[in-house]
Amino acid sequence: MIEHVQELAEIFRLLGDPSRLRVLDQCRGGPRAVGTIATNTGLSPSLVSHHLRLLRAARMVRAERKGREMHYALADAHIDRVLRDLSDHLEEPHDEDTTG
Amino acid sequence: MIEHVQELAEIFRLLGDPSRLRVLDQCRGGPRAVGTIATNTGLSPSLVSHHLRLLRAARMVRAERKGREMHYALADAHIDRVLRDLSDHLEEPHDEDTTG
DNA sequence: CAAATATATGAATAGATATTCATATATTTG
DNA sequence: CAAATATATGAATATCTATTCATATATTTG
Repeated sequence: MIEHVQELAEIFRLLGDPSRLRVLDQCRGGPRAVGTIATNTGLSPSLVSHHLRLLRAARMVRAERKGREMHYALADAHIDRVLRDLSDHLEEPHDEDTTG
Repeated sequence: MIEHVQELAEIFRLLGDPSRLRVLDQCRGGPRAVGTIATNTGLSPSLVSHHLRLLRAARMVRAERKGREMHYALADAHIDRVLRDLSDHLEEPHDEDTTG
């Protein structure tokens, strides 16, 4: 893994913003238009577009034009799996910290 | 997933820094002392400690004292799985972007 | 207790980044 | 082509964050 730290961190950094994470989440159920994502998330179209640009540059989403709309979807299944793994993590019971 | 966006993003944000990711990577093979991690990563003990503090606050690592050393290890297997999923992602062949 | 070693913490700061606003670039339709 | 709709882009900025340096807090040992 050490070999990929830079790229890995880059991807995680992109996942690390709540707004952008919501945008990405919207791309999970198949291609969605920018405007639709904006509406569903309550973010401005401009901001959604900015975020999608970054996600796309990192190959985390794919874009395809449909008429005058741009539709974005997850690039592959790995991201989806990552999201689910961490959701599990959050639901897991955790001990109190007794070491401090 | 939407329910956990805030917490999810928080975890991803912590994974999104190369130095911190290296620190976390060091915690994968069982408990390791701060000084060891500093040596192995080339980061200052102070910086390693700062990063571990954040990782610990997010319950991503656990600490236990061993003599005068503090040993840190991954808190659970989910993080490890996340790291591996994304490593796969990076190794996957990708098409050229034909939509732009 | 004092000295030495290992971590932790706090303040300061240089650099990054999310968001907004204004504007530009497609695409469709008349 | 002009108007309307959907995205994209660039600049500006307020906020955040990684890193460093100085200092404090354990823990062991003499």
